[in-house]
Amino acid sequence: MDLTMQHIADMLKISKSTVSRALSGDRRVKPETRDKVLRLARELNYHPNPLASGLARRKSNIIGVITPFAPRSLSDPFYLEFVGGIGDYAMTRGYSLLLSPTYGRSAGQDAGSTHVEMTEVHRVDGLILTEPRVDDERIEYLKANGVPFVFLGMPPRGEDIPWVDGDNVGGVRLAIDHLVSLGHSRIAFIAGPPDQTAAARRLSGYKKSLAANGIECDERLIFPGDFTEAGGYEAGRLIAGVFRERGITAVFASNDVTAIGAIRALKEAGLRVPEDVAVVGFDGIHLGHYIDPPLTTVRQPIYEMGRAACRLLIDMADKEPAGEMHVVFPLELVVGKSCGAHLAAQRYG
Amino acid sequence: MDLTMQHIADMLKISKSTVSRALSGDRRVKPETRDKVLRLARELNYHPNPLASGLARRKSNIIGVITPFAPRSLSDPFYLEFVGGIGDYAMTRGYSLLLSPTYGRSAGQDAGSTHVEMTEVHRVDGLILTEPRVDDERIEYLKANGVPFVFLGMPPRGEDIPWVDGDNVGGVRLAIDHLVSLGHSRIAFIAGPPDQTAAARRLSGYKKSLAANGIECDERLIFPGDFTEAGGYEAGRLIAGVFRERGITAVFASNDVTAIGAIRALKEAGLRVPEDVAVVGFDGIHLGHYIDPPLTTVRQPIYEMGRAACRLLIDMADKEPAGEMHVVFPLELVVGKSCGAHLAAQRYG
DNA sequence: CTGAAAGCGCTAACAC
DNA sequence: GTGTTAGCGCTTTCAG
Repeated sequence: MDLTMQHIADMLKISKSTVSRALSGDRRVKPETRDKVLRLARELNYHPNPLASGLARRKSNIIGVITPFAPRSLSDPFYLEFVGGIGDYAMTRGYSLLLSPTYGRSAGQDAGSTHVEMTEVHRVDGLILTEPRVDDERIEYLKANGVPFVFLGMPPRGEDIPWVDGDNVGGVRLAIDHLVSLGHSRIAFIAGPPDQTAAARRLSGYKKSLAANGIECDERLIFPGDFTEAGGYEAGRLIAGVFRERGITAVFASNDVTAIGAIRALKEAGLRVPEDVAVVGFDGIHLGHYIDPPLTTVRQPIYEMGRAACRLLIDMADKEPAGEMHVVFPLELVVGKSCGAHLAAQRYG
Repeated sequence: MDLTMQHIADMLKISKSTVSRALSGDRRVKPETRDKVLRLARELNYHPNPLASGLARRKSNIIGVITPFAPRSLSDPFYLEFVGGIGDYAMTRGYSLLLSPTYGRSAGQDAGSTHVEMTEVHRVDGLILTEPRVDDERIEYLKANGVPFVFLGMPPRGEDIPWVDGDNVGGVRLAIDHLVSLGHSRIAFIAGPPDQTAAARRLSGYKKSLAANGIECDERLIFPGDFTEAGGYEAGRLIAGVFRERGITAVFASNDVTAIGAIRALKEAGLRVPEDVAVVGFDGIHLGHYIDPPLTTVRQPIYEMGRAACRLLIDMADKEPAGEMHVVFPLELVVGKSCGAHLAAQRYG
């Protein structure tokens, strides 16, 4: 544990600097000496002290990840998978992860300031942020302080801001087209929090998809939600209440946990899913497979999105030649049973 | 960002050392100067550089958390909640978290050596380990290297090893007693991986509970599992196959994801849960509420266990007066619908 | 109670 | 190519 670079240098009768260079892959060192150093280091199982190196280079090799506070937090499986992707990739580039606290603070208290704490006290080399808000003040702060950052989700006016995102509009289109192809035209929509760009974009995808299918949008079929199970349950109850009156035959929920809550409410109200009402979600979390009926949803490649966000960020932090600043992932319809496609197949098959 | 201790010292016309002492709460500094320093630091929003401080103190203020590789990994909601508890507590004591990669490596490759990497390259100040194995070689290594560590789950010969755990035997007892009180006596058991101590202990709890209820243990009612949903599904199929022949009326699964898999298989085989067969799980993960029927289970206070493990570890790392080395959490039966208690209540109520 | 000085282990000019 | 020399920003003896 207290083997230092100096020891390696002494044993090889060369200077510390050369060892440092060899270890960091500096092109200037003679291949011969480089090999000697590498061999000895490996033999002695030597690893440079990241604190010392960080201090000298003004770099912590830590990246911060800010997930939402309550109500939606790390307990949404979506973020779990996302963070997994980030962490795995970070590790391969020699970075480690600092996560924001999850349950510890409540929504109001101190929220908003996590990014400040991470940059000022923990000195992270970069930040991955989620849920860009319509007027996200964090962007100003980070830009002003020169902290590299990447968003999960395209922020408003996001041209000069790096982000990764799923193709929300296209994804919703897949879902709506599918429902239409099953004969539905009275499709309710459960929205997400209106100040979140992903929610806004899914709503706009809904409207566009209806239009593309020649269906008129009935605003009374749009119900509020907040991306949580509880919110979905609430919306489900509302929908159950006006189900007949408004002629609803299908529900599209803006994310999977919302869909799960809605299904629970619909079933409690005595409606059968999918026989009486079809339901489709969005995200493709694992949990969707286990519920009854298994959820039909639009799958986002969440793990890959985490990797991509992390790659973008580390490229910026390491000042690698910048590639594209934005990555859009194509989405995919996953047909379970909640949409009733299997019933239709039976009938026609 | 490049405000240093020296600046504070200069502004106050005192020495760097005094500032350092004041900030770290050294008793020797005069309350007056201490207040001056604290006030100025707060006003300037100064935070000591953790890298520099770590370098000088030979301390990273990072703790490592090692969760299992595939098949059971961070995607088990159990670990998510556990890590949340650790992280939140760590933050309050000024530590941050380094997580082990989740999907990146497969089970065999490089497994086992994460603890080495974390101590030798990342220089963590301590480690939280999960799933102690019956002959856990990691213990030797960590002891030999003087790295503080805490286990989630009581390791074999765990007297001198710090750990936190749920009361596995007592927890299983709650479940079995409950099933017996509902009239069951032919209760199948789906085990966990035999080399994991938690699995072993739950099995022994099963046997003891049967004995305590005067029921003879039929080894043919014990089915293998591996703490995963897939393993539970497999076991569920086996059980469905011999259901009548062996007179099974209830199933106890060694954890919740196993129970969820088993329920899926039982339903597919045309059995009704809980009417034909009651099912009880173990852990109390959130997911259990959402499945159909909602799972009856033994709840472990997972988040609290994470906090406790972290507290133990940081006390060791900071050389605080050692309190108890072992924390056992009482467990609690959560009655959902998968055990059929609501049906019994209806009948008798 | 406070200050001076010597590191902690590594990196990065700057020489040669 | 390699060595020398200063630091990076903080902690911690050791004096006083």
